[in-house]
Amino acid sequence: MKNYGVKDVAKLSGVSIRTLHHYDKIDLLKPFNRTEAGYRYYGAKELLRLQQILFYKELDFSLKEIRQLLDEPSFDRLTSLEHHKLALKARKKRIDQLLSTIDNTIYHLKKNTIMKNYKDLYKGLAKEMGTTYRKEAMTKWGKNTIEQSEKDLLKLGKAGFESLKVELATITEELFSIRNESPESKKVQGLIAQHYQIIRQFWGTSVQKDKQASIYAGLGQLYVSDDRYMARDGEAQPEFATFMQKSMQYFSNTQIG
Amino acid sequence: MKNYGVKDVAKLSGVSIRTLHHYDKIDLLKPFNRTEAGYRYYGAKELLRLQQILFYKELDFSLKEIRQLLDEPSFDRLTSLEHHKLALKARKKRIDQLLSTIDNTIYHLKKNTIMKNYKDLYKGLAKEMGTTYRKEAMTKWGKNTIEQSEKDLLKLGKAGFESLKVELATITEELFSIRNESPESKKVQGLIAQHYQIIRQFWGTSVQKDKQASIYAGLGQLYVSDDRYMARDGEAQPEFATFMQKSMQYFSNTQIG
DNA sequence: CTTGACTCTACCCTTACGTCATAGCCTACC
DNA sequence: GGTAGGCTATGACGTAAGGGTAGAGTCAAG
Repeated sequence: MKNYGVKDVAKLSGVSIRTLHHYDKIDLLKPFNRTEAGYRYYGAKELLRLQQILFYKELDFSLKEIRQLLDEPSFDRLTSLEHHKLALKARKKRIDQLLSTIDNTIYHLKKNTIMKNYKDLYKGLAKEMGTTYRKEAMTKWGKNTIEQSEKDLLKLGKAGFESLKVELATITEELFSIRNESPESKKVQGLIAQHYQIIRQFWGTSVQKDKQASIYAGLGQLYVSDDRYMARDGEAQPEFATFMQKSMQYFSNTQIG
Repeated sequence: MKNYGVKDVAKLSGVSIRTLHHYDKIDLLKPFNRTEAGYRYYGAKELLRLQQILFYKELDFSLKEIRQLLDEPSFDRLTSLEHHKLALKARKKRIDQLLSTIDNTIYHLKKNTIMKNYKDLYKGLAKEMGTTYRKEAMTKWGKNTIEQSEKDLLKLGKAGFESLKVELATITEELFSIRNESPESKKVQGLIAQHYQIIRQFWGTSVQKDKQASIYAGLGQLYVSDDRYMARDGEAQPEFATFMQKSMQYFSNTQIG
């Protein structure tokens, strides 16, 4: 009949002595006996219980759950494992979403010059074509993007460009008017879909299809960090910025992605 | 210039008032101003900062990290996002492992009769073939499994069965002698591989290939919950049980899975 | 002026221990 | 027998991100 002191158990199992103290205090793992001085001694049974504990702990069960699993025979291991499995799956799904969002964001940060591109377009880039602006932009975001962009705009023609601007303004206005609706509602998402179509015409062929979802989502984030919405004056509409961000994010996740 | 009280901000953003207090205390989000009575009032700028906070929080950044991201312009958003992405990927991988282990365990629990099967085999099932044992076993784990198992064993012949038992005993002895090595070491894993091959011969065709990894891993867990190892007497070898469990688990994860 | 709704600060609680601080215990060596 | 060094025990505080609550002050309406 072997006896193991705290240090032995710690070494054998890999947990810290403090952890053993803790498990003792919360009645998860009691030592086999205690000396008068209070020293803890464990037997083989306790070692094996510890193994079980560690097994379930690795599965991310809480200590409270583990105690129930081990102590209450009525506790249905199978059901709680199935239950736990569902929880883990949910966590995995969430992480996948996070990864996707993070990729969007990274892409957005990397290409924030392209976002600038869009902003400038929206402000009337066409007028400046062929002047000083061009040189600056070229060094900023590379020759090809610019040239493609310009070609697209030229194809559009001045009239076409202006009419797109009007469309965009109109749809934005409509969105503004329903900014209190849920971003995920059909009403909002319908308008967002139109918004997206217009933006795509601005992009022309300069944005590859597989990137459009990311960029569109990033565009939403842009509203929130845009100075025009940040200013603390009467015109600022932070709620609208947030609304647009959420709506566009949701759209790109559910419709484009 | 709009002012939002705590309740307004809470409603607009979806966080609790308590959370706003908290963010104030840790200097993550300070109100625009405070009245003499201490009431907090936020402006549009703060609302947008809160949006940013929530954005990063959704990505599972800690509040401390978020504060750095937002307050220190030197802080490289891109790098920390990439970094964070790696962490998330690691978490995902871990969850995948947990799911796999949990599946193993569930399978093991469901089929614990099959485990019993193995134990009985190991104890000398062959002798009892065709007697009372047979009826009992049939109701326990179904006709097909039994019959297949028996056929396999018969094919093996008494001599073959005994020789397998010797092989198993030998290899188990060897494993016992190196139970202080790391379960993941090549030395151990090499012997475990042989152990696995022997077990497979016991299984014959009665265990499908795609289930072998799960069952083998479950078999490891069996050592730990086996009464023979649980007894608190001089013969008990809990460390060996643990060792076998870990080694077999690792093997099934890396070699068979 | 009172009522009811709102807000403030401050403190304790949660998980699963890590990290001390302080004190008692045990054994070996002199 | 005394003591040094190593081991152990208890207790308290800290961690992250707030939840919950008490007790007290504040505000606007009737």
